[in-house]
Amino acid sequence: MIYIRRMLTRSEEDHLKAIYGLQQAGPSAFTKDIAERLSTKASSVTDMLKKLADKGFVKHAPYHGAALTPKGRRQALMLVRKHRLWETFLVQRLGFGWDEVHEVAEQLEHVSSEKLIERLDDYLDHPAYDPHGDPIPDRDGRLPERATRLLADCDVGERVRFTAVQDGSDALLQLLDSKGLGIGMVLLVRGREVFDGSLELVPKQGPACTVSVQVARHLLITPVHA
Amino acid sequence: MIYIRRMLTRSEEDHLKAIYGLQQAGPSAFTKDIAERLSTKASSVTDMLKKLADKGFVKHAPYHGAALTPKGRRQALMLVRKHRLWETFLVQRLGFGWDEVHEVAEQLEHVSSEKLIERLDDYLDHPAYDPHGDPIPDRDGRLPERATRLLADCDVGERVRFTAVQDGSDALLQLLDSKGLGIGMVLLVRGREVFDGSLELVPKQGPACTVSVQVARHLLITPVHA
DNA sequence: ATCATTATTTAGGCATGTCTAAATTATGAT
DNA sequence: ATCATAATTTAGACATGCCTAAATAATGAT
Repeated sequence: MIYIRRMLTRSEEDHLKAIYGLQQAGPSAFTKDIAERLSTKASSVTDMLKKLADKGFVKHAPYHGAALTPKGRRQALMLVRKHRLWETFLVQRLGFGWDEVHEVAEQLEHVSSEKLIERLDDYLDHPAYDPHGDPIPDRDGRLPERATRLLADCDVGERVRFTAVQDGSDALLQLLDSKGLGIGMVLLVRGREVFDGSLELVPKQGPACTVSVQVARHLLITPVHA
Repeated sequence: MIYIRRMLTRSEEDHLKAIYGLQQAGPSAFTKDIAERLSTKASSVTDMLKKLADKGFVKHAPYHGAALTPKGRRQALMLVRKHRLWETFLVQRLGFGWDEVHEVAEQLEHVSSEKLIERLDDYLDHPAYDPHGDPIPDRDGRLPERATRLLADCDVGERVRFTAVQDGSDALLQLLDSKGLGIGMVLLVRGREVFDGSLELVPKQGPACTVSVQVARHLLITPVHA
């Protein structure tokens, strides 16, 4: 039995990723939502869904949306992996801002080389989260635990890793920058102001700072066991 | 007057680069040679030449080959720049071997982001030569002086930069690796064996070594003034 | 249950980039 | 100068991925 590795086109990859993204919110992805994500028309999406279904990446229930097959999900996770690793590279190594990387990563993720992506992963020290705090699947498609707790709900004395920003406006991102807070940092919750509940934080490296409850409600964390 | 930046397709870019490559050897590039480089057919190349001529990148003299216009050359130089910078990145940062990078760089060079390529150039410290010793155009398309002198012709006491390998077989590349010699290294020619003319070399960093005349005749260098 | 509305699919068309086969042009040997 | 040969271009076809417009299916309000 010979398996021919069939290269996916850029457009096919884009569709898989869009479906994956939409399935984070629900069990299946609807044609019009896919079309909107990709800035195309619904009829074009239908065509592509048929093709992807033929190739076994997608289960297409006409008029009722599409869902990834296990094979399709694997493919999508690899794309997400590539996208987020490149974003990490752009920010951590090339000094891009959080907000400048998406478009470029969108192109880089379609470069196809197993070796390249594994070397990049090594070079970046196997990051678990990208610069936006989104989890990076490992080479087998496993996702690290997603952050679900809010910094605002932490107790004094807890040690946590700041892993994501929820609904972050540019203003919020800039505020965090100005306080020296960045994704991936380990923080000790040193204290809590009685009057307004604001939190006193001590980063593992860098100066201590204070954030308001309003801000802390946008910051997702995972506990650090150590 | 509004200039619309017209994005080139991947195929258009490939053709420009092929023509550029062939023009290194002669004044114009012939249809069949372009076709051979790109693994397509001559008729496909003709179509593309007409298109590129319409867009002003190429001067096409039917039956007599094609030549880049200044605009086409600028475009081609930027592609060469991207290709060689990515090759440098793959080898110097990700630990790829000299011989493994071409195909991947071929994909990466088509990623379009002015900022990306300038940041990459900064990150790599503005290398003048890629891992094969080929010159990297700067952001304005200027090429560093190409190495023309052979190490074999150097005098004792000269300080030179090893910039390229001419007609390098895999065996030769491996021999160089084993002696710790790599593209870009600055070498002092410390001595010369009277009996067989072999050269004693002292790298700026790393252990001294000796290479035979046969080997030295394949190594291109540029003088280092310092 | 019907119907207006919305989502989706189908049908048919178009641009791109490739191909094969046929026609045309250039070239070098005689 | 002619002609066989090689290179090139032209003509016509096809797959891909997109579009618009029309037909069809699902949905929710009445």
